[in-house]
Amino acid sequence: MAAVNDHQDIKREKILEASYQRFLHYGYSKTTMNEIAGDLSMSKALLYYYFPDKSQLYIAVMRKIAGDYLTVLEENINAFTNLKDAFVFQINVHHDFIVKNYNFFDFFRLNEQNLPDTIWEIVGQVHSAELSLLSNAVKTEVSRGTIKPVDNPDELVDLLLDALHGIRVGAVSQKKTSFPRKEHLEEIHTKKLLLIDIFIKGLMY
Amino acid sequence: MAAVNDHQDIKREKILEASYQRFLHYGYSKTTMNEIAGDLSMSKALLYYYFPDKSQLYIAVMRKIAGDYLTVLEENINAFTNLKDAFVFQINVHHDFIVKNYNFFDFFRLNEQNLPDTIWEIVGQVHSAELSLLSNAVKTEVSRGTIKPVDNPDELVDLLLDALHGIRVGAVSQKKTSFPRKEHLEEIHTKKLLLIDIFIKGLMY
DNA sequence: CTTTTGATAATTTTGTTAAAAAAGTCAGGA
DNA sequence: TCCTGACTTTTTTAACAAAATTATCAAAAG
Repeated sequence: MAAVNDHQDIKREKILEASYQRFLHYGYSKTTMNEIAGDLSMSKALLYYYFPDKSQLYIAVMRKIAGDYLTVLEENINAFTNLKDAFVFQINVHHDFIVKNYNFFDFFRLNEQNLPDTIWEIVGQVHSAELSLLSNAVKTEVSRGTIKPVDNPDELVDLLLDALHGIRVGAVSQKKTSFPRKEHLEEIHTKKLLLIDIFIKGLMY
Repeated sequence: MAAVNDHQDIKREKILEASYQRFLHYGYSKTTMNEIAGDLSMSKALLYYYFPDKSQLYIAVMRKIAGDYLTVLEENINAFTNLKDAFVFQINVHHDFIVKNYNFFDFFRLNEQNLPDTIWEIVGQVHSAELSLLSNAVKTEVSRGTIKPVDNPDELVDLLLDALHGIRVGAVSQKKTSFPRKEHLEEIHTKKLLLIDIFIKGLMY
């Protein structure tokens, strides 16, 4: 019984991996179930044995990479001895994640307003995980006594995340390019660091 | 000669006003030149006498409302005796502007990536005007001695504007609604105030 | 009983074309 | 110079067939 499930799980993993590569390189709408099946040398019907439909497959992949992302964050965020480094780490990891998976998220841009609820669930989960991690970092810093006590750490971190998102969006949209070029990456990064700097100073005594 | 130009200007103004109403209520693509002409009881051909084509007409309207927006800002931004109030004022005016003209900007959402250069010019002009106004406010505040000297006020204000933009976007996109509802307006406003508050504290001694 | 597939059904996308709507032009009138 | 009706050109829409893709299923394989 356990062996069977192991086998199933391995196969599911392989499907997820192949799907991820396709989605990443060609986007959601330009990858077909046939192609994914072909990559794995299996029949398309088998994909439907493991996943109910294409969007569910996509969502499963998304759940996986979101999990990986959070794992990196969770495993390292507590290693920093000051809040700023923790924030900077989060910025870097998040930014790398977005850049690396940019094409994967074309599904988002494509369906813009009416994404399936499951997607929003994942987004929400990631967000609250980030929130909780960074929120803890803030609390830790407060207990170190380097910044003033914070009424509502969650609200504060939420605010910061939104603001950082603005830096990304602003830098990209004003240059009227849909995707940040290498040169912008530096600019964005610099700006984010600057914001973090001011923000944290704003929290100090 | 002057009278003739006056007359022309008045007519152009009327056309701009009628066009604005149409664009505002029905968006760019669902407004026809015939309708605008009809509203003004003039022939469509006359519109083409005053404006080279539809997109130029749209751009002229945009230039006008952008000018009005900047005028409000310019005329009031110096009346405040502290930086925070100035920033808050900018937030409010900008937010009202976006909300009021939301439908007008469907042209942006529609053409997403490839907007005519002229549009970007206007956007750029508005942005640098805002930048310069707020930048001055920062300098004034520095000279008052309540905040630390700032290396590059423009860069700083640019950063803040991006961050504020993030608050707008974040609050809207995460609620998976394309347009802020009344309840969100308050939330966004509160968040912006909070950000401003921390940001300014971050600038203080 | 679980896993797999080929064949096939159902749905969505794409391409085509004709009609309708809208943009844009122009000769000429006031 | 300002304006118009009639006209041409371009764009959008609708309808529909063809093609591509998603999804199903009975039955084979292990």
